[in-house]
Amino acid sequence: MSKLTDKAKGISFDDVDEPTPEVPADRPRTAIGAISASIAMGRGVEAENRELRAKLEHFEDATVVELLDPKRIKPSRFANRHELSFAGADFEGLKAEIAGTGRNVQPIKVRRIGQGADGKDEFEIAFGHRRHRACLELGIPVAAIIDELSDAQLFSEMERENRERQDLSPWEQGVMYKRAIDEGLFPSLRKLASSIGAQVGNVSTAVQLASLPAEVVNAFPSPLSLQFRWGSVLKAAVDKNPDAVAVLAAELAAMTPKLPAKEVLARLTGGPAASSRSAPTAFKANGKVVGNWDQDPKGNVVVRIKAGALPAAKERRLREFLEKLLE
DNA sequence: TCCTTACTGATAGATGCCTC
DNA sequence: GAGGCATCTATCAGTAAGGA
Repeated sequence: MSKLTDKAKGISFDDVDEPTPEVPADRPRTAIGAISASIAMGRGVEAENRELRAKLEHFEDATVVELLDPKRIKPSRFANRHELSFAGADFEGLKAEIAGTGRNVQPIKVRRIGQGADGKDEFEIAFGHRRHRACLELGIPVAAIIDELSDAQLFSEMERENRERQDLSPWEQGVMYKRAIDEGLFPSLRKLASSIGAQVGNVSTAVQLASLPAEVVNAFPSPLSLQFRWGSVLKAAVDKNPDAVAVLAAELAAMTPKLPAKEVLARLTGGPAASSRSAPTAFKANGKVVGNWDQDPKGNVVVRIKAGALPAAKERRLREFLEKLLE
């Protein structure tokens, strides 16, 4: 059955691919019939138009992914990624994944910021800095969604995407929040928190972490190792004695290799250093290890003696000795 | 009144210890 | 060595207190 005849009869178009018979059985045989068929065909075209319009409406809000030259895309000025986020096994894994598939499967989001000297469009990243950097280093086009975004929208998109991935360090979050406040994107932490759907207390803590003096941050092996709850204790230490902390931080920053993050925290805040705890000391009897002497995190001395190594009589003598010793 | 900070409790994940 | 359990740690949500 032909498409034309179908439309003339106003019935389903499902079989449009069916081969057209050479002589349609229901072709109009009179002028009146031909006119009627023509009117009916018109209605069929209208129906088709309606259908196409409906399909277009369906795609109206859909996002279109384009392949862009990564060199024409710039990092966001609110970019929160520390340079160390673009190094290491995780980033190499991402690069390998993108290289394997030939493109970034999950597109990045950008906004158009103008045109370069050559008249070609240039873009700013809303989110997907690591995917962009990977494509840039691999020399392949980056799949991107282009959207028209205001500064606040760009910031919110970037923040939301990062938070959903939960791979942004507390310090990086703090830097991002602080920059948004400093740039005047949001009038207050409260407004920022409500805009991105975060708790104001948590935003405040992150900003506190990012507001630490640079020398304090540099004392750590990496800013990424800073933890949320360290912000308040480090700030208290800096407020209490800024000069002494700055000098100490500079000394710690100059160490190679740098001390572990927890050790740096302990040194800067005057807390108990992790490394100050002694390693367990083994007890030997007749050349065999029969127990050890240790210290728990609270500083309690713990003496362990293997079962069977201390007969009841000797255990009693040991208790008496310790009681006398500690009097 | 609004904003920031500090504190508390809940939850999830990590780690260590014990038993088999 | 594996599995179960307890403890510790980090984060987040909610809220109260203090300051401008």
